[in-house]
Amino acid sequence: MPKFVEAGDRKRDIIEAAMVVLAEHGFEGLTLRKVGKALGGSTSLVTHYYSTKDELLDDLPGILAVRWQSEIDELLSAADDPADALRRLLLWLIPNTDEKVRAERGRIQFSAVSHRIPSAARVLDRFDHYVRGCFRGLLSDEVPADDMENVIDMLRAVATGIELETVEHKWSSERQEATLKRLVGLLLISV
Amino acid sequence: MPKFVEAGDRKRDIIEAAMVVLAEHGFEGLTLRKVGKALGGSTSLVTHYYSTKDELLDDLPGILAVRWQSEIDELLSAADDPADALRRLLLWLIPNTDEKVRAERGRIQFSAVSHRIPSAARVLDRFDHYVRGCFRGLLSDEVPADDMENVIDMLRAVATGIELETVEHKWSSERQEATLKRLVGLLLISV
DNA sequence: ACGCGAGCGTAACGGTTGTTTCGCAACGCT
DNA sequence: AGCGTTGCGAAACAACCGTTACGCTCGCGT
Repeated sequence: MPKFVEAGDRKRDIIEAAMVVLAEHGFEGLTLRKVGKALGGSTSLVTHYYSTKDELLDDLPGILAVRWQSEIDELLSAADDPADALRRLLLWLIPNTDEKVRAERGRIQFSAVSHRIPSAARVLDRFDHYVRGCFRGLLSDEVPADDMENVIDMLRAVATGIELETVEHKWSSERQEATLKRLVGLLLISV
Repeated sequence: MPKFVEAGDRKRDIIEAAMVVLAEHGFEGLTLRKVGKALGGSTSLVTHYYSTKDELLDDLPGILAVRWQSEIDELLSAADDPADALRRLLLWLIPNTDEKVRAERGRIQFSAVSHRIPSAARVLDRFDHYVRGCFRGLLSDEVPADDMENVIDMLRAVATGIELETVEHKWSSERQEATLKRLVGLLLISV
């Protein structure tokens, strides 16, 4: 292997660049030429590691889900107690910084195509499954088991709603957090 | 004007066909050839009325917003009292039938491109402004004025969250309505 | 020290896009 | 009756897409 480039690392760079292009131009504007240019090169830079575009699109969701998951893992392990962990997780779910808004725009592209691109639906389901698992662990002492899934549904709906409202209508982080805290507060004192 | 075709009606047909194509194929697959074929003709059928594709994309959101708005108007005028109207409005906002899920998929396409297609952002903002106005009217007796916007934020977040969760994870209408009713119940008894 | 293969730019291919051009059929007006 | 305008299909255009082919330049293994 001359000119030492670790294939795994390079692929991650490519996925990173693809996500930037995706968030900016959507799936319709996600072209190999743009991804190559975003990396400061040409299309060959991409095609050398992914022989076809579909192969890249197949890889993208998986790498993304792993990254999100590890971000959450890190965040949860830094928490003092379940209540703190819950607060951190909920705050992570809402796009309260410019960078997270950009990432969220990328995520929405998956929702927009989930009904016709199976791998997009898969990453959304997998990530949702993971988040619900976190909630389940954090709430096991607070919520009776037979009401757990309903409570998680409500938490998911609230967080997801704030996500989309922010992307659509540019809610400020204060507005997001005020809405989140009040709804979650109502929710948790009622169970 | 030979071969009597009312330009306004024909344009509405074209927008209708464009929305079908949009919900099915997303913005990336919204091509003039497909729209023409969906109308049983060729591209010229579209280009004759819209000299450019951008012109069609500019017109699409406006016509759509008017349609949504009139659907809500009709729904509200059929209500007996404010509480009933509020219930109907909230139920209208969640995609609880197959047809509404398809329409919702079309709407998500707008969110996905709202940061780079101004007319898409405009229709979302305009519709949101209208819905918030409805809420404001229906809640004026229940909610103190200085808390009104916060309460509306919460209602919007809940409804929007259920919308997106349904599109992403195929929530059943029972699951939607259970989540909606419980969250809105908590919300309204607290104010 | 030298050859070979990895990394990547350039260029060309067929296909699809938005747009323009042209042509003709169908109707209202005089 | 015939003329002009409107509605729309057919076809051609450059621009762009994914993909492939080719060529250069490195740096490691021997």
